[in-house]
Amino acid sequence: MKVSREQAARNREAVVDAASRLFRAQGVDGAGIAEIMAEGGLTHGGFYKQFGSKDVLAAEACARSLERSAAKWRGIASTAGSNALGAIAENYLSARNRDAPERGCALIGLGADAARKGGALAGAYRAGMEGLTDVLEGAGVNRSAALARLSQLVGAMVLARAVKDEALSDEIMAAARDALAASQG
Amino acid sequence: MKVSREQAARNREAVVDAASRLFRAQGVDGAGIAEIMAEGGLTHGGFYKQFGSKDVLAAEACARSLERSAAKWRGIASTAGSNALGAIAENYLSARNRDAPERGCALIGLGADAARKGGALAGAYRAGMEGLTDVLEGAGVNRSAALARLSQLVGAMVLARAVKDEALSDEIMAAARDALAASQG
DNA sequence: ATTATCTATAGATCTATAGATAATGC
DNA sequence: ATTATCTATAGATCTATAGATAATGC
Repeated sequence: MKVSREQAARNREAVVDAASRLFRAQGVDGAGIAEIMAEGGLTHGGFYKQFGSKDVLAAEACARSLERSAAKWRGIASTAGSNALGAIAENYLSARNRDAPERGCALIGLGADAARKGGALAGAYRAGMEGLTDVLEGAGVNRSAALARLSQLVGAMVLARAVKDEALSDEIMAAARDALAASQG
Repeated sequence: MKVSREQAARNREAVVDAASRLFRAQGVDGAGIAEIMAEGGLTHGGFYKQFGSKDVLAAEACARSLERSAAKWRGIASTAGSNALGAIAENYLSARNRDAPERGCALIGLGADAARKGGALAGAYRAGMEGLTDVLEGAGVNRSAALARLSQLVGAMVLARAVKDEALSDEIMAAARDALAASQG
């Protein structure tokens, strides 16, 4: 039953990745520890050997997901030149991201949980959100504008996912993309 | 144990109001039927005499809450003249609304549930969201701009609630208020 | 007679823990 | 000997339903 330290470390990573996907898609309460551990190829009994609580796992999953988003945004910004904000918005506000919440932005998938649960999850959410703001500032947007544009990206995706009406959803995303493109122009 | 039809109708309203508050604050899964019924002064066993399912109650609570928001926005717009959008943003993006989710906008409190559960709740969410968009259009904002501004209001409040850091939260709301004021100016 | 509400419970979750097992790594 | 993982379960939820109760409204 026991595995090597290296394998145990890989198993732990697999659990965090599974949690990152499942929590974004279903919310922290929507994904059980048994489901997450099974997705990582383990049984649920071993969970507390690796993580102090579900909240700690949620925080780690949130941090990892938002760090990856920041890296992706930096990549987009570096190739988009002066239109970094427009390029990020184009990528972010897409049907592909809307329809795949388990791979989408954790600011959307974990926002309600961070607000309601607080704790370690909210700390990771805050740090990750500041990381994304830093990417926008690094692309030449002043801080106040960066916060306002990030709000627009987040709100458009929240609404686009929630209305469950493809035409309206597409219209919301297009309207926000237009506004964001105009704001940097 | 039985009450008059009039009292039963009042009881039903009280249950919808309780659900509206509790669902916004805790999410649909976070508030149990027993808790909602108790908040309305009843026991949980009588629930299914009045509502077909929890989803139906959530839809009714969402519809009622967003209709009241639309009425409030119309009132603000009618007294604000040409600066309707700025006045709505000033009211919406406030510490008072941020810190009282059970009285706050259902687009924030029920967005994750509408996106994940779909069903009757998502239908009510969509209709209520269009109602708020109509208020903005009625105040002289074109439809695309109305959708983009509504996204900004929603995203700023999602982030302001989630970061759990008062200084950052205030900064997010101020940045979005500034952007919204400038957009109509 | 009808029905709004009550008590009680079935059945299905969930988190967290206890203790057993078996492979690693000293 | 240590420990990563397993099986099993305690205790606490939750939705939905069944059947009893007692007041309304014909």
